[in-house]
Amino acid sequence: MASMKDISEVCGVSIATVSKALNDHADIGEATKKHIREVAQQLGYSPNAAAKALKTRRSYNLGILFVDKANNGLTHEHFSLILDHFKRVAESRGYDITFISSGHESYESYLKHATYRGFDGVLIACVEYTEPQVQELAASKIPIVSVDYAFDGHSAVFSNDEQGIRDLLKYCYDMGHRRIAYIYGERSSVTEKRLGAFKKTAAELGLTIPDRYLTRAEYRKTDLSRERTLQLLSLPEPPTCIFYPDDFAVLGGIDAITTMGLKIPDDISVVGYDGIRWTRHLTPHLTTLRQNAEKIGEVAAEKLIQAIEHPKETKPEHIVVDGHVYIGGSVKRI
Amino acid sequence: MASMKDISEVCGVSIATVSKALNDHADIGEATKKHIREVAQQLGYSPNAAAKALKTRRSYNLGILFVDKANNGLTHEHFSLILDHFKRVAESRGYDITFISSGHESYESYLKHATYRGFDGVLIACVEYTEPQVQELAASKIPIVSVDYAFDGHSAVFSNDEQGIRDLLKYCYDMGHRRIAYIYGERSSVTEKRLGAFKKTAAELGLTIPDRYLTRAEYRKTDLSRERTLQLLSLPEPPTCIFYPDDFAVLGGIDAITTMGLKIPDDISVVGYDGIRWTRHLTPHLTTLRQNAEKIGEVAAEKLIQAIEHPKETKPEHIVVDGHVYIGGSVKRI
DNA sequence: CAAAATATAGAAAACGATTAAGTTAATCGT
DNA sequence: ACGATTAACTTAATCGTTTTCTATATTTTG
Repeated sequence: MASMKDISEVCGVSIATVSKALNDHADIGEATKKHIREVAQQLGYSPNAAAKALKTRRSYNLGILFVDKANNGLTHEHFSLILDHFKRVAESRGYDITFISSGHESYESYLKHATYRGFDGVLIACVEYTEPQVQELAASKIPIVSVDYAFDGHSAVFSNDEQGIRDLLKYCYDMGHRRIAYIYGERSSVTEKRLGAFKKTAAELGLTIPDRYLTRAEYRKTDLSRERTLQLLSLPEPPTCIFYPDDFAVLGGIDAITTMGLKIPDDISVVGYDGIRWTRHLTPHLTTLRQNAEKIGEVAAEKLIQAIEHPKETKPEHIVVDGHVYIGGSVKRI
Repeated sequence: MASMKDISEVCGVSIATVSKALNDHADIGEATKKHIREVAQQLGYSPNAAAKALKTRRSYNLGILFVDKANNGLTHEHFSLILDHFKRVAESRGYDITFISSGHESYESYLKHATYRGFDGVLIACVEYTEPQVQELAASKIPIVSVDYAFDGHSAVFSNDEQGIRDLLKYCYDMGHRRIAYIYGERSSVTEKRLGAFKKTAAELGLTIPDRYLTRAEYRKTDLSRERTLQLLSLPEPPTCIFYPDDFAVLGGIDAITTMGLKIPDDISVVGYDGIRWTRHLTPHLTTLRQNAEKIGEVAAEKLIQAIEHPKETKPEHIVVDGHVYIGGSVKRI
């Protein structure tokens, strides 16, 4: 409620002096500063972000573009972990976080929304990266960092899908598995990478993966993965180990497997992807690739803030964050 | 980039006229409005939220206070669902959402942060409600809606814990269970309510619950619930059915139960609380109280916006949102 | 047809902060 | 002791909008 004007009147100085005192400029006397700060405290002065942003053209607010079709929204554990750690770093550097949306009459596009709010930078994660609106946003002058997708001229943070799939596959190979199936997720750049890495690593290991072992399901859905599992297990030569799109999709597989009267890992081994927390409480614990979501979020925030605060010295980078194989008990040694 | 000034110059009208035209005021001619809108479109005009907020004292931005000690943060599925639906309603009404934090030098308190950003209203959920900082925020003049806790003079949305526990207990009773234990969560107003409802309903049903059947563990943690389960099952007269603090804590129980070589639900029945999505993919599906988190979030947003836009006609309300028993297969009929 | 009503637009003062440039008075060097 | 430096403030413009009055032109009314 109280403004700098109020303080200036009480102190008998100009508004400029108050501003400079509170911002600790060098050309205000120590005694005056002290007095002004005391009065500010006493009046319960609070700066006004709108006025400050208007004048300085810095909002100290970061936009988050974070929408997925499946409406998992904030419920998506992997992305909410990324977001959570992004938020922590941002807050520690004095930035707030606001969600970007579109569709409401006021904002006909993400970019409009972002410029309206004057975000200093934007994090893009978990969206259809090729959507025109997203591309438009990425093509603007706003500093941007994205996750798992690279936009021209902007930094991006990736989880190391190649390494993840490779390590997982090697692990299963080392456990003695030779007939390994991969139920992958719906088409996307991430899926491409994982599938490519799977094939490449299989070739390196001298495994021949029949086409029928590679089949598509969906991320975070159990219906299709259940069905695919049934199909795989009724093949004349069924796999001994099945990879799933993610931890969530594994649940569909588990369901199919138990319905068939089979046991994990004795009859069939399964591995997930992401390393969502609750998988460690399943019995047996799910063997999965634990993505370092925390680090991804942190690095994204650091890179974004760097791009905002030092635009000159900052060149777009692609940072790859490794995950690691979480060894549960869902893969049997054979 | 382009401002109203730019438009006014191109159109040869005053800035005031541009403002009024874009806001569709009645005292501007249709032809002029049309022209101004076209030029605005053409120049890629975007309004400036800071300037608007400064002048109108309305930010169209809602603060979210959402912190929990356990650092689950956004990862907490139940609360992230609430938040997600709160967000949807807010966005559909033209409001953005920004997280409130404190601790950074710039904001010594939640209230300071909120007044700094000029939030039109604040949602308080999933925090230590009795913390001085939270109380200070709630005592301010800012419109507030809270979840699962009532602040003086503000509306609050509750999930119906009494009804939830009662329905769950009745269900188990109907399934033939008489020796029912309740592992409840750490002390909090929510826990009090649930425990109270448990005892009350038990009394109504004529059940006598021995003290040893009521034991404390923690929400969202599996260690203590595992331990408590072991203790309960090694009693001379063990329960036939165990209630857990929440779905997550059930996992600890499941672990303990399987380690002891027992089977769910044949040897022991278990019920959770919350109705988190993945519990429906466990085998057997977890019987649990499905909270209507979506509705809680939506109602919270509606009430908050109502309090903001019609402060006069709005009286603080307490809205109770019912959940329902999700019947999985973890409770056996005996 | 004069007066009153209406329609349309502009001028100017905010909102609360920042900051470049200017002012005054005390201090300094030689 | 005199101009130059420096310390400590103030002035005033500005950021992009909104909004209350005014002002003028056009219609309507009696």
